[in-house]
Amino acid sequence: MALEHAILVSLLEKPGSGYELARRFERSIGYFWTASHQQIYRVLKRMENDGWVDVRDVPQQGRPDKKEYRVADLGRAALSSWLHDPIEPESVRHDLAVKIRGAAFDDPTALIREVERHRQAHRDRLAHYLAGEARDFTGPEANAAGPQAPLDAERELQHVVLRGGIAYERMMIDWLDGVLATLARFGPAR
Amino acid sequence: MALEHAILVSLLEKPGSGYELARRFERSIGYFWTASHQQIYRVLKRMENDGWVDVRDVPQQGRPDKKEYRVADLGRAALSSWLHDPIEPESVRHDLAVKIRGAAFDDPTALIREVERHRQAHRDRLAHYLAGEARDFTGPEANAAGPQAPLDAERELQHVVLRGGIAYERMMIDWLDGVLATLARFGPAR
DNA sequence: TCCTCCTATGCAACTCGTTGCATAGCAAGC
DNA sequence: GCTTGCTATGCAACGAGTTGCATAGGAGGA
Repeated sequence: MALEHAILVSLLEKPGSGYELARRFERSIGYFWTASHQQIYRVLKRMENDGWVDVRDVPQQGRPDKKEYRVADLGRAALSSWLHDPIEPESVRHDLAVKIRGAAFDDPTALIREVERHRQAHRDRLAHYLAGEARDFTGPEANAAGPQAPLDAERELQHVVLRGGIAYERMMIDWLDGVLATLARFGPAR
Repeated sequence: MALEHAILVSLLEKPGSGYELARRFERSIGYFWTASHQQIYRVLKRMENDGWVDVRDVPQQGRPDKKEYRVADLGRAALSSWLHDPIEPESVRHDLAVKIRGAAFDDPTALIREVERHRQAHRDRLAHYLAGEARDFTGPEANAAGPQAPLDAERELQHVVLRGGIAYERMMIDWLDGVLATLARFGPAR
């Protein structure tokens, strides 16, 4: 289980409310770990009970009050211990691959639209990642501090993770191109 | 939910027992969908109750009897209906990426061994995939039927899915190389 | 003979994740 | 005045997945 740890990392990068966390999980953190707001609230409550995070009520004007969470010492220790614990390479769950193999027992060409849809989703995500990279890491403003600026571990590590996302999306787009080429070959034959 | 559908695909490719399915899920099917034997037995029972699969007791000598499952008409229909249902691009759960971003708040160099371990696991899996590809798809025996052989949808689709696995492992190895290069830069500084 | 390993099937308890629903304040537009 | 939409929090029920344990026959080695 790692949702707790993903939340700890996100709160260390910047304290925030459950709602804000839920939106981050639709964006940056969500690129490699997804979670719904219901799940986040439930886990936050448990983390609060365990003393991993501290809460502070923040009154707001023009919108409902919020509870701002920040990582407590116990939470930092829990994260550190998890970081030093080896984990198994993650298990894969790839619906689309099941569908592709299953298409052999149905009409393969019926999958073409579905695969195209997925390819477009990966293209969109790739464009989104590349825009984020240009904005935060390789753009003119991102380098304002100059090449002599000290290494910032947090930024460097965020960037290398983002590059992983970019490589993943590119790989998927290429692969789905190959899948479409294969599916197309079955079309005329039927 | 797709475990049921992954089982249907596997049983269509070849009927078998729960035990055999569990071993397939450690091999070919398991490359893109994992499941434990407990889960497989439970789901098989439900699929049997729903009439998706038929069972046949097969006495064996020198080992315990087994129950051989094969897909029934209802199961084939269920698979077909699922294939025509659009699914959302799958949500990602990538522990290692969480760890890498979390390392900014701990000792980044402590992650080096962990990342190396994962890289090795991906190298192993890549070697395994490539061996399987040579054996089943690009080796001399695989082409025994000659280039004029009719297109076999099942084989072609299995191959394109395997190529996806190969591309994924190559991408991961390259990315982890990049992660290690980044982590190494923090070493001497501390 | 005992121990371990492999085939083969399964239950029970628990945690994790999803889906559906509920509440409540405020803003903006029709 | 009404509806829609955004912020903000949460419960309840269910389904999916993991972990631990149990059973049982036979093979092979110490």
